[in-house]
Amino acid sequence: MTPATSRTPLTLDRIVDAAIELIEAEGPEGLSMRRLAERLGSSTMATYHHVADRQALMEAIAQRLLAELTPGPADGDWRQVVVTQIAEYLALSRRHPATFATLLRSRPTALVTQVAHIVDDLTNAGLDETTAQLVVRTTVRYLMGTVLSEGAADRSVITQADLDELFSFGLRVLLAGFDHALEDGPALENGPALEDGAPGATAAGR
Amino acid sequence: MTPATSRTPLTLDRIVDAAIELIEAEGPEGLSMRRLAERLGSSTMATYHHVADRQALMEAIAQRLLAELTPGPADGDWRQVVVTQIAEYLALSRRHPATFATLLRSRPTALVTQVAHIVDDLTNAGLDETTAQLVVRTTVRYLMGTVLSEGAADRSVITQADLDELFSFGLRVLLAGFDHALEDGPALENGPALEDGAPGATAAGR
DNA sequence: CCCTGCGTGTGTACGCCGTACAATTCCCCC
DNA sequence: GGGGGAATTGTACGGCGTACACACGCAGGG
Repeated sequence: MTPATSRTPLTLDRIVDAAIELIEAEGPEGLSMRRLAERLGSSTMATYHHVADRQALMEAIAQRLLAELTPGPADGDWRQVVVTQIAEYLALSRRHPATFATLLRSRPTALVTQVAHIVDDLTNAGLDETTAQLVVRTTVRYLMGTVLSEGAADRSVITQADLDELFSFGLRVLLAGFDHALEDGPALENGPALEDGAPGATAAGR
Repeated sequence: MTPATSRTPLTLDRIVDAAIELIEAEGPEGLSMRRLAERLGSSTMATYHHVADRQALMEAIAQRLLAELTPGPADGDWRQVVVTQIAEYLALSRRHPATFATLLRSRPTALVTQVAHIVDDLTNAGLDETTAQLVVRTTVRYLMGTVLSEGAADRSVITQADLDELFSFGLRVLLAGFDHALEDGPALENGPALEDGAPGATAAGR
């Protein structure tokens, strides 16, 4: 009889699955190459035939999570895009809180590249490139802080309803603030394009 | 002759100094109890007579950094408090970027407690408790995202001036958004007080 | 004066970690 | 059936945090 160990072959998918489960079950510290292999029923080094090293594993996890995102609406105005996209990311972070927070801390390039696509959505919705950059980066900063805060929140002292209310308050503030700041139009005319992620990320195709 | 090693006795201050230098010089990964002791010219375990463990060291580092903060103005309106305080934290994070980002990632309780004091400043400036909580938490989320973003920014592709402009844009957006959201007054009447940090943090005295 | 106790520093050791390397096993295709 | 490449394994190395037993030096009481 074939031993159960080799019944299901080791696969990048299985590895990433197990890694996410591990992180969600035991926190970021709970993920080690050894414990991961143990959970998979294989030897530690077997994993290394499917991922180069720990960092590559984290990148694979990032891509798995980001694949869950549904692209923004092609129509509608830019406000709608901002709202649906930030909600999309927040929902993702709530489906896999520990994993998402871990990725945020190690900031794999995949995450930054993904966010750049929203800039395209906003320019398609009518914003000029510079304004779209400002709006997206500001929104992402709020989102990052929200995810980190929610990950650290003590649920015995704050309810999910409070978190929701706090988030939507901040979102309303941002949207109202954007409207106000954008009315002043010319004040936003800063020369060079803003770049702080992967080079050329905004030019990358969807 | 007394060996140079024991010339200057080991001290929590010296340990924290060396730890911050190490983090700034080599990044968060560069700080280990062994390398720290090596830099201090003492044995690894000597540190443990001044600090319980690694986590306690991180807390001590947090307190050292937070001690650099100057308290907010007692006068002025709440907008002024928000602006000066967020600028204070951002300036701190720029003086010790790697250290501050490291603390943000491990979120020692000291940081959360410190932020709670700003709520007091805002209530002193005339905001009711609930509104002050919303404003502070939203602002802190933006600040956290900013610090994380700036820490990850590739300076070869984005200038400091761009970072400054982006930050101040976001700050203007927040302030305008707060004004807008607060005009609607009654919309903010949510029942339970918001708490997501240390229990009773908002009641802690300055 | 000694000696004794305690605060400080040291050396060694244990069990984790990531991963390099070589040996082994498995499976597919000829 | 046999050959070969891919998959898997075992062992080993250096680094980590830290528990524990010991060594040293100096203060205060006999």
